[in-house]
Amino acid sequence: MLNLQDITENLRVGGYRITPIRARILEIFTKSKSPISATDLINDFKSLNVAVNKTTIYRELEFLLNKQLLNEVEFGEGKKRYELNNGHHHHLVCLNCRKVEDVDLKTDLSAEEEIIEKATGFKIKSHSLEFFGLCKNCQ
Amino acid sequence: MLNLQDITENLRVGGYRITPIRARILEIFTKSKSPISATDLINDFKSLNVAVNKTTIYRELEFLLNKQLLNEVEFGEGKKRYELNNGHHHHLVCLNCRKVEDVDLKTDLSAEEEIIEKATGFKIKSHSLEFFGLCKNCQ
DNA sequence: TTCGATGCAAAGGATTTGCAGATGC
DNA sequence: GCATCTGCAAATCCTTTGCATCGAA
Repeated sequence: MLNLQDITENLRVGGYRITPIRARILEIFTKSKSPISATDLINDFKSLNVAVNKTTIYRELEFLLNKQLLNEVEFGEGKKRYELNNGHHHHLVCLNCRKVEDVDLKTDLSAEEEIIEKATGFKIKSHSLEFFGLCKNCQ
Repeated sequence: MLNLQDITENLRVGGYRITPIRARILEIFTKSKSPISATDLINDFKSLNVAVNKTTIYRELEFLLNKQLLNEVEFGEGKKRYELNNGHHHHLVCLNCRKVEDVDLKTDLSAEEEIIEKATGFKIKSHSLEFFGLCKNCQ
């Protein structure tokens, strides 16, 4: 389980700097319960009256993605969202209010992946599964 | 199974017109084996030396989506792709050459959906499952 | 001091909007 | 003829790039 202390310590050891912006972005991700877009982050900083250039946000997301601290996910919104890379799980997306919840699957898809690999010759590296519907409030 | 004749006939009956552009777009979708983006379509028309405005393409995609003749899918490319709404299936995406294949799942996810609905209160309408990996040629 | 991090301006790609004009049926 | 379809220009939104500067360690 990724926590703020370990992440920052590992980055520091790796020769990367823990700047105020990076620290705050990591804090946001460790606290957030659902995936966040670049635009979300830009607005977060704006509402805190902290001046951060959007280029910095995009570069930071790319950096954390490369360090495998984040996952990239998409829900048909025309933009990407990111979440802390805290083990594999899937998403439940409300089509109305866009709320996103994590869900674990009872079904194990790795057996399915083997079947597909044999049938198609593909070498599967990962998968992504999203459920779309209406949350309790929006029904 | 959707075929070109039925689609055009139904649209005509519904009071919609079968213009040359619409006919050609429908033909492309009924022939294509993998999901197509707006940009793909724009380039298709360009390479055929047929002048079509991109606005028309986007509006046609929206129209066919509303008529439930197309599905919208996304593979983390920063753009949307569309495919003929021919029964439910999943996708196998090559991370290198971006080739996309359809796959059927042995596992039935509807039981899983019921479990999730009971646990979360969500009303699930649909799901989307993509496998990412390397195709035979790109390994 | 040094290399990683940041800002700024500009560009790029995907998509949308408003309005006027063209056309299938 | 008339509603539907199309084109054009412009705008919007998300994201990237180049270059100069700043600052954490």
